[in-house]
Amino acid sequence: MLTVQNVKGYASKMGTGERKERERADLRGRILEAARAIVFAEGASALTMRKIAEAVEYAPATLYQHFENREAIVRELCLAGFHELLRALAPCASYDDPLARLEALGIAYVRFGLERPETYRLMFMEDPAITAALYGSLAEPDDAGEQSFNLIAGSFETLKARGQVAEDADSKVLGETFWAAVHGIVSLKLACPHYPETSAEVLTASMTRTLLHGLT
Amino acid sequence: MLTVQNVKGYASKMGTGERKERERADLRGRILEAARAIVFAEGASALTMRKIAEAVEYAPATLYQHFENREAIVRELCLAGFHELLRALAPCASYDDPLARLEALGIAYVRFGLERPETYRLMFMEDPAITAALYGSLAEPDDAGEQSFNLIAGSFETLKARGQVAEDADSKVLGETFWAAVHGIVSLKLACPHYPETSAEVLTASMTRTLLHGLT
DNA sequence: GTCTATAGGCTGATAGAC
DNA sequence: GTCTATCAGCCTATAGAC
Repeated sequence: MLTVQNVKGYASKMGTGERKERERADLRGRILEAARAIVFAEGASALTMRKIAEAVEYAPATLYQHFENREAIVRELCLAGFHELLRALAPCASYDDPLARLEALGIAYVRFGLERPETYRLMFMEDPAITAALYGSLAEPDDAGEQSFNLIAGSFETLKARGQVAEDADSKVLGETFWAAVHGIVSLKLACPHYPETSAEVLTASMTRTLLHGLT
Repeated sequence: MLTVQNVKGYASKMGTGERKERERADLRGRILEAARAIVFAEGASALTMRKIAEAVEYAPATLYQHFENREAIVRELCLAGFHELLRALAPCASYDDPLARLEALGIAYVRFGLERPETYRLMFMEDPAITAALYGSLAEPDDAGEQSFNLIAGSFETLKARGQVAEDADSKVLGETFWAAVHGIVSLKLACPHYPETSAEVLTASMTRTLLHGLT
């Protein structure tokens, strides 16, 4: 990894260069944090460069020194969201029983979506262009989204290995079915105020139990 | 129902009044049709009063004679969407077997969503305020949304009556679970370009069969 | 690096002439 | 009823001074 000093070719005053780089990274971080707060509080459509600039107490033009444009900021927020999702789901891996693990994954997934509604919207309910750019740009070696999905699909794989589900079942199809099911609960709850009268908790229990019972 | 003539109190020239009313309703209909076309082609966020006005070849200000504001137009489109949904689902009622009926309902639902992506977004994936206003204003006697849901919940009711599902099961909870499941498929497909690699058809089959098998 | 200032758009909605 | 003209506001992004 190249540092600023290496690139610029004058490594004599290392300390100063490092401080400047740190300050630069710091502002970048603060911009992202402010953006996250705005999205959380007012929704993705309310995220404007002006508002972010006001929050970090810099002029709007300064933001363009740290991010190419507004979309680049949204992309980073989305990426961070996938890491948060993975963190929310990871503890479920401790369940040995794949059925119990899947039930826990469903509960954790729905909770994540309802606790961070605007982040969730950004990741899974907004303009396709956002996630398209995300998946297009990075060929993602550490893709948190894929790892999250693998927690689910892997559980189905285990079920298969234990003979608790038909041998010719496709774990990916089952995983995507499960994902779509819990996503349906979250997205209905986020987008429609009264519609599903049943609480998210009851719906999730009903969904995971029925689906999982249907498999075995 | 009062007519324009009655209200204004000069019913002597009935013919003229009726013609004017017809023309008025006609423009109103053309505004809605143009709005629908724009939403279909460019998405809900691209729906602006100026664009609608241009499409119907009237000045933007004229639209305000027929609709209170932009939101009122969106609300009507949404309402029409629910009627379309009901039309898409209604043929499934002809299946006598409730399991076959539910499977058909799932397929029809997903197809509706994928065939009218922008209408679907408007109805189920956009600002909660839209559907809130919809459900808030009309205490809906002929609510197409409710009728659509009843096709699903009613099938679970039939299942129960035939003893094919636990007697203490709640048809409303089961119906909402089923709805959330198929909604999950549609909304993932509409919002995420690559994500569910499995086709909507296969996902729908996997979802409905697993869910329904889990019940019986 | 950060600023001010601004270009060049877009938006919903309304006043007042005809 | 329909128009023109416009208000009042928002937006992204950039040029150029410091």
